[in-house]
Amino acid sequence: MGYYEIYVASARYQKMEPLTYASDLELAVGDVVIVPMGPAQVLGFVEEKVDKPSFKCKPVLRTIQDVKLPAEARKLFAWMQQYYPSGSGSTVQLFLPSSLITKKAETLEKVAKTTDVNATMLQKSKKPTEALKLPPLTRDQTTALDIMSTNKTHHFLLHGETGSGKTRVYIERAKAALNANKSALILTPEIGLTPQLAQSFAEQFGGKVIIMHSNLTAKTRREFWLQIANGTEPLIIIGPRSALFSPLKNIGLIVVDEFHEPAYKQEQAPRYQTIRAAAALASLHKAEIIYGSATPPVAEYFLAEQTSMPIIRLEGSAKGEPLDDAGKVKTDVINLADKSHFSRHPFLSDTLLKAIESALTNKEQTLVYLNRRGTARLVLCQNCGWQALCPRCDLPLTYHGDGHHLRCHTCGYQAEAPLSCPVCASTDLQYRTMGTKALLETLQGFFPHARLQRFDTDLGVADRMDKHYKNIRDGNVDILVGTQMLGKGLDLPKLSLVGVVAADTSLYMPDFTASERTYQLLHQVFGRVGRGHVLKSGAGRVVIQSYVPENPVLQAAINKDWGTFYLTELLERQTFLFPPFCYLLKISASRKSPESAEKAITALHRTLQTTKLKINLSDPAPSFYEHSHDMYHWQLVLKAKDRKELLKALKALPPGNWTYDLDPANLL
DNA sequence: AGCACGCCGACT
DNA sequence: GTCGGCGTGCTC
Repeated sequence: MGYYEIYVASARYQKMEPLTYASDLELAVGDVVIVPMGPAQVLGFVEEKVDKPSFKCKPVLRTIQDVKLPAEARKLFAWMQQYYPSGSGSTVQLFLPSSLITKKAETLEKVAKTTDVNATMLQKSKKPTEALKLPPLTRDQTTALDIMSTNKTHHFLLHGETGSGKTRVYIERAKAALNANKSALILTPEIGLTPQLAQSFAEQFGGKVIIMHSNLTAKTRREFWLQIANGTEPLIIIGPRSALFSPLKNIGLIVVDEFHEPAYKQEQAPRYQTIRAAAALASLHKAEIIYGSATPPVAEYFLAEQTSMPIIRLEGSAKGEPLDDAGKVKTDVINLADKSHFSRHPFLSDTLLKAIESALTNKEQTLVYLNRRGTARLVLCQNCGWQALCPRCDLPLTYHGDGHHLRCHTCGYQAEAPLSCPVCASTDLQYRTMGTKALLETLQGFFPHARLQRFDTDLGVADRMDKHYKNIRDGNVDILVGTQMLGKGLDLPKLSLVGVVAADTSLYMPDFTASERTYQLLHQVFGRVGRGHVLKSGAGRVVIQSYVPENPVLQAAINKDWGTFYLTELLERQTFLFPPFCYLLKISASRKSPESAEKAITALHRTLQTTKLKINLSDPAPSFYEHSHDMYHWQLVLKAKDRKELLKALKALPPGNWTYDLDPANLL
């Protein structure tokens, strides 16, 4: 009888250390097994053979035959454990998909049938022999590829517009990896929204491509996993962040496309950031890594500059013409505080309504962009646009009706809510941003004959998205109404008008990333019109409504002046101490009652105050979403120049039911 | 998931 | 003091 330390794949298992099981069969490091844990049977992998322990062990039930978790994947697991500490059970789940468990015992035959797998996954794509001929490289692409193939470093930031030809650069680098007999891992935020990327790769590489997405059946998922684990030929894997944890052995290239996308942050334990984990994996494999985006995150761009990472700009479109043909897109900014622009509706300006009318007349499409997250309880002067801000963080304060006070949920600052505007003395203060839900019906009321289609995250699943996309592209929808996801890489030839109902809702989110997110979203939304399609009306048009039309973030987005936005935002982050000038750790307590959540976080606050850590500790504050999932949430925010101090803080946490996020994507 | 433990409020 | 409910911790 042998004893083995095994890391189990179960979110229920919260400790860092492996569990010990007994086995009659001799097991090897990396073997994938099924073991009992409490009432359940879970997957696990063998970490180490050990001596018989003093406690009683349960037996290993069986092994998943003929596969191992490769050494590189186990190294990535170890890296994850120390960089994003979390219960090991949830981290193991990333590496061992539950689809590996089948009722029937494994057979060799199944594992060997990999050619069939290729057939099913590439139903529609062309075989490599009839691969589409690629157009000649643009000058920018040639320059980029020259730098990548000759530079001593192996990481690159590819800063280029949608349509500027980033995909082609990825394809050429993937070819180079294949030529070196290595695999390529292409990460995309949400594969359903970027079918073009997957399609381009499939056309070029045919049967070598494995496309992963959330709608795969358990069977296909399992077959892919086994194929990757057992494969000897290099592969090209295209997938979301979870594809990082595939059992790939010999990686030559990792691409993180649209690396600013929030989908790259996993919001459940182990709450990792794909950019960091991908960099760690690339380093383990000595692989090249490319981060691509038109709107790189400020913190990442700064880091790239600091580490002399080559930053490669792709300026023109892939077809050669300049992308920024300002004459093609007419932009109006409407001041929401100026009531003379709103004679027909309080939130739909005369300009926007007129523009929709003319788009309908021309049989062109309109996209009306709402931001559903705009439910912040802010204090906003309806007369002059003044807003209550935190003096310490420069972020909007949120209003708490019970007690009529204002609070910064990032640092805990509190103040009395004003009864009149301190700037213009108007008593016309609004304690909530505009309701957006009714806007769809309102629009239908204004345009009874138009075909409206609502788009939101409920519809966001890839399969349904595809169906709707075709419908929209074919021109069966006149007015599209939706949220964030409408900004994604959709190419809509008949779209001539984009209306942003309230640019401020995302700008005024009480979070340090609000400006950046606003810039990114507006940039994407503006990119929907004037993409070089010939429109009957001759020009694309954008109408933006805002309480602060002169806001530098809005102005930079309108002028596509990323450089100015970057410098302004970087200075703001430096002044109020946010990344990249510090590391963040958010610790929260979720309880059944607000009182017990506050009590728990206050107790934690006191404990952390007694430590000698070099951290900046916020006051206890309710989380922005203080009541969700039938729980109440309070939080603390820790800032540190040295990330190690935050890791120490995590180690020093007293026992208790905490959730925490190291390097959080936001502090909401 | 499902059971054990312990904290706290309500009652004798 | 003691009972019991509920929130929280644990699973080799």
